[in-house]
Amino acid sequence: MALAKKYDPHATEKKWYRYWLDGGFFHAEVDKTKEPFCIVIPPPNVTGQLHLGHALDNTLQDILIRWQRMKGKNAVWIPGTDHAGIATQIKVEEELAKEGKTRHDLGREKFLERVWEWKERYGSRIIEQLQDLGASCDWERERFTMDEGCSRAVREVFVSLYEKGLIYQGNYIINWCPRCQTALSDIEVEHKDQEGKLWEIRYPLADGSGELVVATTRPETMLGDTAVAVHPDDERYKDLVGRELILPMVGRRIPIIADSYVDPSFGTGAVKVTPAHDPNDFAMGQRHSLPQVTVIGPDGKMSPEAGKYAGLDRYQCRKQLISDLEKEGYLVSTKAHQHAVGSCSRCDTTVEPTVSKQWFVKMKPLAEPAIEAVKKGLVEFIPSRFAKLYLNWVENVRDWCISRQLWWGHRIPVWYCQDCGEVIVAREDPTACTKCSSGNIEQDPDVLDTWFSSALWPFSTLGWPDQTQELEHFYPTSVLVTGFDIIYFWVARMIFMGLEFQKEVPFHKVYIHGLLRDAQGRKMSKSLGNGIDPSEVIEGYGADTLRFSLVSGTAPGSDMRFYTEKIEGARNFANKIWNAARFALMNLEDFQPQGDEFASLPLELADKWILARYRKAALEVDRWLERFELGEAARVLYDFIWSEFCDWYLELAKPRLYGRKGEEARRAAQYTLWYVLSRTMELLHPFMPFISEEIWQQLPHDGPSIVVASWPAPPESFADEEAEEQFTILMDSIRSIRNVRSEKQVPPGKKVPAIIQAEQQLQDLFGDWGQYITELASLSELELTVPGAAPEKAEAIVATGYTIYLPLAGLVDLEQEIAKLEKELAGAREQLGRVENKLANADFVQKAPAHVVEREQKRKQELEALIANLEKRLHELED
RNA sequence: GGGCGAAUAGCUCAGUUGGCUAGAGCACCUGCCUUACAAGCAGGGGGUCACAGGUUCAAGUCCUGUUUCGCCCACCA
Repeated sequence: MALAKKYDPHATEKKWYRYWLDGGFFHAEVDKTKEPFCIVIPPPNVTGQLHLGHALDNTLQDILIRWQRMKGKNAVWIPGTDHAGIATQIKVEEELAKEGKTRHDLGREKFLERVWEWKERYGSRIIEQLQDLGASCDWERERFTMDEGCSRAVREVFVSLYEKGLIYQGNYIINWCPRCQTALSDIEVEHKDQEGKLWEIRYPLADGSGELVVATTRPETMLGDTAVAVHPDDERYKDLVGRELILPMVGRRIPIIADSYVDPSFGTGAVKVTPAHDPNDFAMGQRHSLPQVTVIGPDGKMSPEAGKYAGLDRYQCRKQLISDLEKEGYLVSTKAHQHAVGSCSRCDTTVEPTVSKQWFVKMKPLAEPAIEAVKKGLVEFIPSRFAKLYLNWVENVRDWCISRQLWWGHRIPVWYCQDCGEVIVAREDPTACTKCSSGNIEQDPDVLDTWFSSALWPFSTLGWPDQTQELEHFYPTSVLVTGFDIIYFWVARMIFMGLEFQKEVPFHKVYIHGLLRDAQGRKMSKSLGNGIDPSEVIEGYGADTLRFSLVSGTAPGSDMRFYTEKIEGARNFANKIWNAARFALMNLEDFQPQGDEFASLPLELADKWILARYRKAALEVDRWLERFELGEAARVLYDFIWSEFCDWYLELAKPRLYGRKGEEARRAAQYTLWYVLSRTMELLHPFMPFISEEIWQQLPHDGPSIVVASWPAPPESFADEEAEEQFTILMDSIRSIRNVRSEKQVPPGKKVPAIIQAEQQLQDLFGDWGQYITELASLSELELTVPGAAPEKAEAIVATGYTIYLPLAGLVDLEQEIAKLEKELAGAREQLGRVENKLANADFVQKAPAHVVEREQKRKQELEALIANLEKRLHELED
């Protein structure tokens, strides 16, 4: 069967993925005789489709897992999806809105049915996308954060933390999203600078003896003011502390308090205190036992406490209030002011800090071990600078608000007795009050923050709370691969939950990758419409191409631009590999390897060279992978395959493969070609799994699939520095002849003779392998002599230890050549000068490592030889 | 306000224990349909490695400062 000239990924990718699944190559049972290597997938949200960032994240994970699997580890990649509470609920609500309904129209039960339908639809779409990408997940172990097992883990953790006193319920100030109608944790709020205003408002003293001017960016909250604070050392206000003010428009008497939180240099130095709507004021309120007056309701509208403003939207109220204040003469000034405003990370609505009864996780006791673990290096961040980011957050973390006023999620396992008021926190759903035995109990309507269940992912996916073999063998997992944007949300929380419940970190390493950006360096986003859909890329170019374009140029922690030229580059690479394989297959039709034939076959210099280069490439790929430099590993493969294997080795193997040098020589070339190509496909497999399998399968091979082939471990015997050096000399001479031909515009098809005058030590090399020059530089004949007189009318290529003459009658331009040689000579002399200076420097010779000094000495000799050669040639020309 | 990152060829970026004669891809120029590949082959041009100091025998690489971008965190009303 003739293979197509152009590689068609579609013909192969589906076929092999099916084959891999059928063969069960991705499934791993616990095997205690092997070292475990486990990755748990960052579970994608079931909100919709995977984006390019997911494709990157999962390509990186797949490369690591395939590599470790080939290295013989007990490798398992556990896949799954996240229920993504608030995000998914918003999506389904949007879908309902199109039908003109809200979730309340359906009721909780019906609404949840709708969300489960959604989950089924998009969950399976995501799995398909991962499979299209080639992800070698163990699908038998697929999990969902709300499946039975994960839910049991959540329940166990909640109850256990409650029993330890680490979960509590209380009225505190939290971030409230008026659109989502739920509490949010601190990190779910995004702070953005906005152009706002700073209003100065006068508050008259109750006794009519004067006034105090306060500054605020949120005048509507003044309706809930219960004090005005000044700095205790502020001389301006010292006498006022303890006295009372009349709150304008409201008429309430409020005290003037002293608190060192106040910055005397900002505004007027007097701060209105609204404990119910500002976190700082809340804290001040606690310190001074101030009452809390909630004036903004859960829907963002003013509450009955707001008096005549009740019912107004918070912004309408602001407008109205300012106008009223102005009318009444309370407004002192209005200034432009830039300040940070918090908004809901899911819907972008400006959040309202408000006092509300919520459930919290007490962070201090959990954070301490999580800090220690990273400081001790039990969890290593790659790159390491992200450890600082992590520590900075964990060291300053506040208690975690975990209750959400949503329907989609893990229902809080707390029941309230309607008769005696008992709070029941239970692992199993209770039917009656534990205190008064009343059956009249009601479950807390709220659900848990999505990240509560994700925090348990590394052990809930391994079967916990059951003590499974998997948990014992695979926990702690080996590496977590993710973006820096969820270090706080997820990585940190997994670490403290893992430490609390497994007494061990959840993973040894965290490999952080950057963000994908568009060609202009902008973040890819839906609103900009500049995102690239991974499915479309796979559709158009194939998964291998997508993967390779994502991985090449990627470095830990740094963002990467992504654009079509990059995809095309990877596509071209795949095609190059494909054609090299086609060529190999055409010449290996009658070939079957018989054990290790390297010892018995007559290897040529080119064979020894490519084996030496292959060995180095394999070692480097492995070394880069060990260091999580996947981009560098990909580059090594690209360069080796394209610039060495294809450009040089295949070209030099041709005469032998075509049988022009006898059967034995042909066999040597075939064997080397087969060997290097097969091993190279194995090295490439983690990066481009499909094409490597397709080619590997067509070559003679052992085993059912490249997926379970052994990772190449090139023998020491392939190392051959001499062959590499010699081959470099031949490549240089070929390139110089091609250069001259090109400059002199000798038609590519035209063969020309050449004469090489070589020093003694190069005689053998050119004698044995001058044929390579003849072949690759299109020579008609090659004459080899010792240095001597120059032939008539020949263009010379002057090199170290040899000179190549090309008798190109009629094309030689004497002056041009002299000029060129003089330039070369000047350059060589300058370099020699530098080398001589170095070597004359006693400090250098003494302090630099021996191999560096040796190299300089060698270089000096080479330059001297080159200069002598150039001078000789110039003399000839000038005569 | 604090912290972090980046600045290298026209563009995008490599350059990981300091030893480079600074690389690649794309773009550009020249010539080629050479029986694996025109998604290709061969050749070529193009860089005072942001700036200023310092350490060192040696600095794109380490230190200090400056400039310009970018990101993260933060309760200054």
